[in-house]
Amino acid sequence: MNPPKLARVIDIRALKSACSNCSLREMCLPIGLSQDEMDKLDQMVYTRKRVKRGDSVYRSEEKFGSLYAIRSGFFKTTLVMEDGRDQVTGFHMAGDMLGMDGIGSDQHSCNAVALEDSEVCVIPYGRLEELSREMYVLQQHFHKVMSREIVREHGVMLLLGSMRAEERLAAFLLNLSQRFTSRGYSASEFNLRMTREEIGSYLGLKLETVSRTFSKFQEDGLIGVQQKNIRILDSEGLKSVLGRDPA
Amino acid sequence: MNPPKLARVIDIRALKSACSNCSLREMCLPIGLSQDEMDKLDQMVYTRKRVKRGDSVYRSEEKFGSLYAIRSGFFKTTLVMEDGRDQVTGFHMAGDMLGMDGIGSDQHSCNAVALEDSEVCVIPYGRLEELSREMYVLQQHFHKVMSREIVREHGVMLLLGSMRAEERLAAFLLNLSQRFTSRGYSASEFNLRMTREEIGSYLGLKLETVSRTFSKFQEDGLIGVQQKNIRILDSEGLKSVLGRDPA
DNA sequence: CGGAAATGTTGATGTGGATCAAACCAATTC
DNA sequence: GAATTGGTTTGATCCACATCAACATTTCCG
Repeated sequence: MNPPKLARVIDIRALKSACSNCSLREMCLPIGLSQDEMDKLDQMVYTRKRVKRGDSVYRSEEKFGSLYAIRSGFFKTTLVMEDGRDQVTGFHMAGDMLGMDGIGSDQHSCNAVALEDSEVCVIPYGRLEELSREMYVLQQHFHKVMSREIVREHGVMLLLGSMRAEERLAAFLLNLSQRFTSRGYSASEFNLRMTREEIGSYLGLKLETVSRTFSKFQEDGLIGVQQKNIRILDSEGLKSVLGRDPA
Repeated sequence: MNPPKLARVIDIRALKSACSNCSLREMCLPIGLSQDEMDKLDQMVYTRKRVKRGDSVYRSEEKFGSLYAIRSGFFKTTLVMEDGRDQVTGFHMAGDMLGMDGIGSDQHSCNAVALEDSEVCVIPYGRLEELSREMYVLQQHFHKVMSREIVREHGVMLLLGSMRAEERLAAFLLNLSQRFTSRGYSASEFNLRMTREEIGSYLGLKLETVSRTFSKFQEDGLIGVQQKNIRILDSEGLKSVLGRDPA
């Protein structure tokens, strides 16, 4: 018999699956929860799901049932038009929430595709509703998450509607950098998980334009580009691209 | 003494201000409420506010406190960049909800400006939170409203990111027509409340392009345009502009 | 009412980014 | 390690929409 060893195994599994011990807690969950509340929340997420690169968590038209908190990995969400054109509507990383598009019509309205092997926490929507009726902080947090998604999309509209190619790409890089930073990664060096074409789709540009603009930024000493590896060499310079005259 | 007259006066006021008697009820509120629930809701909205053409319900950076249900009139929401460029992020009409952008950061992130003399119902956000913890249908409804706003913005991203000028304007007109229809107005004739410039801003086009494209649609017999008055003559034709080859 | 300011239309011309095309490069696969 | 594949870069050319400009129409307001 070897009870200590067995106990240890169980501990590790509990540790692994509990929201209360998740390193992304402060992204997904409200802060300042009591132990009691935390316990309840741990029950909310009872499934995790691995999603391989290229696979999707959900697809447009599919029945909506759950939200998905990204535990690890990287996703894009896309809309597809009848004629095949498609539009990337967002890039999503650990701590982000996917699936809120489905609530309004009870079916999803976009595809959520993994750009690398990823893992999501499945949050049954009915359960979330229930708990957020009981827990004020959860309700509040969830509303904030949805609201921020609305604001994020406002920003994209501004970008698509009013900015020139260089501005769009600069804004894109700064936004990525900021999001990596807030997750504890380097602000100045990261790997893109998406192709030039996907960036282009998101920014309303063609992939050639994205590529050319990367090269231009490189020539100007703003960034270093080597395929998917990006180093931000002059973030102030990048910021000043925003709102600069076409010069 | 004249009690009947007095009673009548009170009745009219109650009638006027109650959600339960509002003709837009089915847009703002969940359906299938009990009398008891309806009574509670009537207490939620205890202020209305007139907003004159050109005035705003709230402005960017302002502290967030309430949502606003449009009772009558027409609004635009806009973002302004430091350099003055501004982007219209939406047009909003009776039954629509304004202000959800403010929840996430506790301050508004856009301006909501009346395009004609309008009236909004002020919904104190704290009260909405409270009530939606008590009433499942209200919670559900509110979440749907937010989710639909996210989906609407997805649609705008598709439009801005992947469509050509004619497609954008056709989509815009069809969307307006559909929204007027669902409010009981004519699908085929309506007055634009916004300028060509505002349409252009929303669609990521210059006002001249909007004007030219209107003229083109008119030549093609798709619509009749007379300043702000629009008649849709061939809605199928308009639909077929979407996703058609640049031809 | 009348004159000024907004708003809208239309034409002529310019240009940023799209399109077309050809290499190039890195990662698999056999 | 040659061949294939998916992605990226770069050049040459084109075009949809922007810009500039002149004028028409409507709205505003003293």
